[in-house]
Amino acid sequence: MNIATVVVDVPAMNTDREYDYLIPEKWSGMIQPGMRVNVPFGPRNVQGFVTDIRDHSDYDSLKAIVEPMDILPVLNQELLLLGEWLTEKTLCFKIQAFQAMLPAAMRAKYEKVFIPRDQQVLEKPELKKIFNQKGEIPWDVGEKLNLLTLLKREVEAGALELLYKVKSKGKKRTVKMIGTALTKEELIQAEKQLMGNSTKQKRVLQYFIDNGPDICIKKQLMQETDAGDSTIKSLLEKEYLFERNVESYRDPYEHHHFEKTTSFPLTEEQTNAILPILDAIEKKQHETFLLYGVTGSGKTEIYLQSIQRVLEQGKEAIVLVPEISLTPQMVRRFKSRFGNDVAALHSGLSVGEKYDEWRKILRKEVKVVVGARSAIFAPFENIGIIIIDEEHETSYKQEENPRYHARDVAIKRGQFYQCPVILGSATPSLESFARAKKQVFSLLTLRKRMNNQALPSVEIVDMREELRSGNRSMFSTKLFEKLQDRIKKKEQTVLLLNRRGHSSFVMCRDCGYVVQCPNCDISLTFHRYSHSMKCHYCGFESRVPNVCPECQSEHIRYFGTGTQKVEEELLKLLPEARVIRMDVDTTSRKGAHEKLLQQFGDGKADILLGTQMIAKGLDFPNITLVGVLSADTTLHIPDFRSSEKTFQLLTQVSGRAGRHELPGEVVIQTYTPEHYSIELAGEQDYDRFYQKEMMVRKLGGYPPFYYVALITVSHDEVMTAASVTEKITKFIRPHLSDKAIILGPVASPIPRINNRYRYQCLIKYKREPKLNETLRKVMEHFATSGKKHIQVAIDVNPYMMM
DNA sequence: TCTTGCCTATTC
DNA sequence: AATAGGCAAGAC
Repeated sequence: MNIATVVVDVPAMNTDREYDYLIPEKWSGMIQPGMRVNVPFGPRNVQGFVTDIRDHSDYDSLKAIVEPMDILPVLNQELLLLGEWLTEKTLCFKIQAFQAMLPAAMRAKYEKVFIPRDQQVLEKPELKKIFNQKGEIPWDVGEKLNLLTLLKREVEAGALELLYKVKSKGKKRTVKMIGTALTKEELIQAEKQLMGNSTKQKRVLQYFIDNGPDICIKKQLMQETDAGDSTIKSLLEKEYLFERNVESYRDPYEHHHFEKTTSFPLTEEQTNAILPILDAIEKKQHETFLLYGVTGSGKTEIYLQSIQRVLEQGKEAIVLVPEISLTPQMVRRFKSRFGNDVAALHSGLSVGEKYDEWRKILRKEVKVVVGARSAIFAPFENIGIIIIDEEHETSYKQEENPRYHARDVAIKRGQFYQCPVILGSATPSLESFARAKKQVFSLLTLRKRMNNQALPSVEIVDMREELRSGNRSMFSTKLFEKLQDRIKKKEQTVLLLNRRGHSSFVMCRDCGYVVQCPNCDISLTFHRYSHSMKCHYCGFESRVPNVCPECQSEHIRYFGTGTQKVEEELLKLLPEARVIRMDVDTTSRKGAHEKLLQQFGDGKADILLGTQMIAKGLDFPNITLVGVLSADTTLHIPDFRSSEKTFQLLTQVSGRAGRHELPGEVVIQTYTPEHYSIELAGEQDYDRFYQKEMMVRKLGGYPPFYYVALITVSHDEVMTAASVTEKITKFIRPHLSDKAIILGPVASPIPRINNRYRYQCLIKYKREPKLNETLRKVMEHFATSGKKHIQVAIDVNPYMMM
């Protein structure tokens, strides 16, 4: 058993397999599957994952592992298996699947440096200046100074050596602790022996005499005894005290205080819903539940009490929340109920903080994880429940490799641990609801709000009418009147600016010219903050032109309604209103999001104005009005899910109003009031929306009636991109049944990104056992062989059709 | 004859 | 992904 199979950190088609390595004597028995190792690969060293330990290899000139990068496995047996499954299902590389399961801090960093072979090189005049303090020359320094040929020659001459370093980015933070090994009596003795003028040292020793020999944090000790660094140092030298580095965690919730809460009594509906879940927990049975409950129906309390039961069994729980930094209220609820048993993993944390939270999970110091998408890979080994809140959210689908959906991973893990999976939503995805109707999932329904408060009344305002009657502002008469009314009554309003897919662009008023990105076929987005235009796909940036490049007109300016513009108009029309604006600009700073919400919750503003990010999770008693400024912007993006997304967004945001004693009202402004997704969102009628949308999907041949796989090919030249896509289409056809529909090749909705032309091919199918195998072959064939620079991206069950 | 660029195979 | 080796076209 001295051979390890290793998946190396080289994401490419031809290296997507296991390589065998010898385990050096000194680490035999210590190296285990799931550990990261540093291995030689070709001429360099890379990071790799040990997948298995064997006693024999078919390959006879094995290299040895350089060193292990972990003391204990970072992936357990189940996660290794899960990685294999991910690789197969999402058609990614093995290494990508493993990387996705770990925090970013654990991705290896590579460094190349030239080191001297002998001391004489250090004196060479042409090199002398560029050696750094460590006596090394980093590769990129050599590159910058154009000295690579010279340096390489020195390597060949044997004067220098090129060293490949593999570094783990994750740094554990430590604190210095001070303690004493002496007994109380010995300490008193020691104190007497000190010189009379060493008052500070005496005080420190006195501290230990008073508080016992306990170890304490150096910083605190210094503060409490008013001692300096040198005082402690001399005591250490006299060996009265000892110093030790102890690993510490960065605690993102350090300054928060969580009021302990206990279970609330459940309503009858909630009790009916929780019983089947508790039953599955009790029976240790896997079952997927779809918890369909209107906004404010108390889904969270069901989650909390289910988790409670799981914890009583000594098991662990994973809770997924969409982009958790957006719902600090949610984390607070879990921390309040389960205290220090909770780890939170979300995008608001720094890389280091995420790493710390993750290590708490690995060491079983917590029992509950609340996190965004990637938290589904939490390295627990005894999972008792997995909960996905707002299961319809598209952020659960990863848009890079591995292109997984957290829902699928959750069910896979739930099967492994024989535990229930709960998908909660007020507006379930059509896929999930259809599965519930077919009894693949068990449907649990909450129709009433917790306090029996009625759902808010919704009014839809036709903005075309407003325009006809001469109102050219962005607020309809109705919305404006209600806004004034709320301010008078000191109640709060939430205003949603729906602007996904409709960001501000720069257009000439005279000739209609819109400024496009030179590298991509998409218009540039206007950024007021820097007064520049940016491309969201390739990063291109340029100044706003003063005259139109087409017709030289000076009437060129930005269009599209941004939150700033709405804010300006609000302040003009309602100068007494206090407005909090939430968008990318105001929430980019760490913790800004939470702070703004806190301010709003404390009643420091009358109006909360924002984009999509305010639609979820807000729960403030004083909100009695919700206004949607333009409901239909999401409707016009080329995506078969656009109606569903519009309906969900409108329903979610409407649910923010009147959650407590005060009744709520909602005003939805739109240019297409007759569209069913807007009309039915107005009636808060999910069931009718479901039926209507299912008809549309059936006619169009879209999910949940068909599965979809999307192949996107890109290349520098249009012709190559088109012809390769054509070839792929022809290649796939004979491998699939007659029932599969292959659409394409067609140009992608964004035909060019970063000067690469994009063509795509869409496969619709119901049951194709050989599909994944065929798609693998496509990758092997077309992504590598000969034709360079061809990129083939395959997305099974895509959420972004662009 | 010696460089350069480009393609291909290889990496345990 | 990164490299070495092979080959052919250009530089002197």
